[in-house]
Amino acid sequence: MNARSGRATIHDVAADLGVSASTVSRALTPQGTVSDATRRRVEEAAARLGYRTNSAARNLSTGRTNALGLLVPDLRNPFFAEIAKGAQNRARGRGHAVYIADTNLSAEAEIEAIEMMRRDVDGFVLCSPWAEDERLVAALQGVPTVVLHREVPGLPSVTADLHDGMRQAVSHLRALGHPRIAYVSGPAGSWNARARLSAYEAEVAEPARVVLGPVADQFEGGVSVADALLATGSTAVIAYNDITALGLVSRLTARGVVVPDRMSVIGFDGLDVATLANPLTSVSVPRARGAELAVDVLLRPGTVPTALPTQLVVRESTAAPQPTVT
Amino acid sequence: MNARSGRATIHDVAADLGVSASTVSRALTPQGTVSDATRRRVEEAAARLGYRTNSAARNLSTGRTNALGLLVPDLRNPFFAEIAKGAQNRARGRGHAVYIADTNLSAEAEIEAIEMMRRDVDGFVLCSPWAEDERLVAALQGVPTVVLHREVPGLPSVTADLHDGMRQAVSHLRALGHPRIAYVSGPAGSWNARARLSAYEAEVAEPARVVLGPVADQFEGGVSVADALLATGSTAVIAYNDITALGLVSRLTARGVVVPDRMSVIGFDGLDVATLANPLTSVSVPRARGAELAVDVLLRPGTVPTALPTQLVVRESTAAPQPTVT
DNA sequence: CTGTTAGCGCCTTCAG
DNA sequence: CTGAAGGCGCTAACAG
Repeated sequence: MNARSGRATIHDVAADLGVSASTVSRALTPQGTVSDATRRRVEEAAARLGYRTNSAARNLSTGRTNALGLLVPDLRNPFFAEIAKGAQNRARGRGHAVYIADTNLSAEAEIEAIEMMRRDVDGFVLCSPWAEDERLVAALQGVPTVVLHREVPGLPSVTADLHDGMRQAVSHLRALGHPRIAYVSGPAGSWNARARLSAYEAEVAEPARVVLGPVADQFEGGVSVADALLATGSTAVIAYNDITALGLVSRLTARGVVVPDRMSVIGFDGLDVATLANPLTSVSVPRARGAELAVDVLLRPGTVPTALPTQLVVRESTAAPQPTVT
Repeated sequence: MNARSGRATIHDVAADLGVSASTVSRALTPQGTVSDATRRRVEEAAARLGYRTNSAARNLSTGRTNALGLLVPDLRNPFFAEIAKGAQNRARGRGHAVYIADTNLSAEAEIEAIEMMRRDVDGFVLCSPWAEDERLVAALQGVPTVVLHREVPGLPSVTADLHDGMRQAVSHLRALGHPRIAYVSGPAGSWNARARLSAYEAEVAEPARVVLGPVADQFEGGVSVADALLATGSTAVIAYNDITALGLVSRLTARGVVVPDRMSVIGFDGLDVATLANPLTSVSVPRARGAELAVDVLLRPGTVPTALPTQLVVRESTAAPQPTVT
C-alpha cells in the first residue's frame, strides 16, 4: 500500500498472491515473460485491489514516459482544437497520453513549454509557428519530434499540400471569370503564413498578383484589410485562413459589398465554424488526420510523413463576378 | 549524467560544485534551507549544465506531481477551449502543469480519463457533464477535485449564476414587448442543461412557458428545432447555448424568418464565435475566470468557490416584436 | 548549514 | 518460469 496516496502498489498484489513483486511486474508489462496462469491471477488480483501502475515510478525506471507533448499556439482556434483531439485519440490508442501546451501565440512560450515538458515526454508534436528554427532545435535537446504544418531543417514534418490547395482555389475563381485574384497574407513571422503566400505567388503571376497584409491571424485581421481590398479593384480574394476570411466578409458586408455577388471570398482550413453564417468556400486542410499522422511518425518507427491532401470545398461565398452597375 | 537521456542530474551539478546531492536538492526547492552563497552557486551550475529537475523522480519521492488534470467534453467548443487556456495559465503561475483530457462527449470516457490520470495529478478540475455523481466520486478515489459548471454532492464546485443570467435575458425580452418567450433545452443528460432549464422555468411561469427540445449541444441541434419553434407562435427564444442559437438562426433565416425582426434569439455563454456573423445577443458566462477560480480552490487552501457572475450582452439578434404583416 | 542514509514504486539484470 | 537485488533521480529525516 502506498503510504501517501493509500493506493495499492505492485507489492500489495504480490503479497495478496504470495508471489514476488517482479512476477507481478512481468505479468503487467507487454514484454514480461510469465505463465499464462499466473498472468491471469495477477490481472484478477490487480483489478480486485484497484491497482494502477504508478507512471512516475515506471518512468523513472524505464526512462520512458508513455506521454507525448503537443504544442499549439491557440486552442481557441478550432484548427488546433481539432489537432489536439486527433492527437489525443491516436496516442491513446497507442498507449500514450498527450500533454497539451497552449503557447498563447508567443515564440517565447513555445520555447519555455518545450523546456518544461522535455523531460516528461517521449516525444513532441509541434505546432509551433513562431519560434525560430535554431531555438526550437536547441530547446528540443534531441527529443524525438515531429513538426506539424511547418518545416524545420533536420526534423520530420507533416504539412499540407498547400500548392495543390491554392491551385484548386485559383482555378475555381478563374473558371468563374475573375481576372484579378487578391490574397490576404497571414502574419509574417509564421511559417505557415509564408508557405501559403508562396503558394499563391506560385499560382498567380505578376501583374495579376495582388497581395494584401500581412494581417493578424484573427477575425480582426480580416476586418482590417477589407477596405484596402476594395481599393484594389479585385473581384475575388483568397484569405490566409477561415477566421481571417470571416472578418473580411463581415466588413465587406458592413460596407454594403455583397458576398459573393460583388466579391468572391475563399478561406483556408475548411473549419466548421466558417459554415455557421454565410457558408464560406474554403480550402480544407486535414486537422485530425495530420495530427494522427504526426503521432504515428513518432510512435511507429518506419511511418513516413506524407503531404496531407487539401481539398477545395465550394460553398456560398464564391460566384461569377457581376457586371459593374454604373 | 542520466545514462538514458544524457541529461544532467542533481549529482552532476553536485559533483561540479564538490557538494552533496542533498545540498543541490535543497538549493533548488522552495522550502530547502541553504546559505544564500551556495544557493547562488548551485543555481549557476545548474543553469550552466542545463539541469532540469526530473519530475518523475520528484513525484515518486514527494508523492506530489505538480500537475492538475482537466476534463472537458469537447475542446472544439470554444467554451471549453477557453477554460483549458484559463486553467493552464493560472496553474502555470502556481507551478503546476495541466493535463487536458478531451472526453469526446462520453460519460464512459470521463470515468476512464479520471482513472488513467488519477495517480499522475495532485487534483482535478472536472467539466464532466455526463458521468453520474456516484461513478465520478468512485473513480476519483479521494483525489482533490473541483467541479466546474456542475454540482456533485460532496465536491466543491464552481458554477455560474444561471438564474441571474436567465433573469436578465427574460427581462430584456419582456421589456422589448415579447409576450411568449420560448426556451430550447440542451441534452437531458447534462447537468448544465438541466440547470439552465430550471432557471428558465423559475423565470417564466405557466402558461407562458414554452419548452422545446431537448436538442444536442451542437449547431445541428438548433437547426433541428427551428421549425417547431415557429409553430409555437413565440416571437422570442432563449437557447441552451450559443452554438445551438446559431443553428436556430441559420434555419430561421433559411425559412425566411428574419432575426431579430420576426424572431428574437438569445444565446448562452457569450462566445466570440457567436459574433462572427449576425452578432448574437447572449448571456455571457465567464470561461477563463471560472477555470482560474477552480484552480485556485484546488491550489490555494482557503479559497472559497463563489458563483460566477453572468452578464447579458445585447447585440443584434434581439428587438421588439414586429406587428404581424397580414 | 551541510553530508549521509534510506527509501518512493517500478523494471530489469542475474541466478536459480 | 520465478525470486532476489540493485538502481532510476530525487527528497526527507537524521546526524553532525
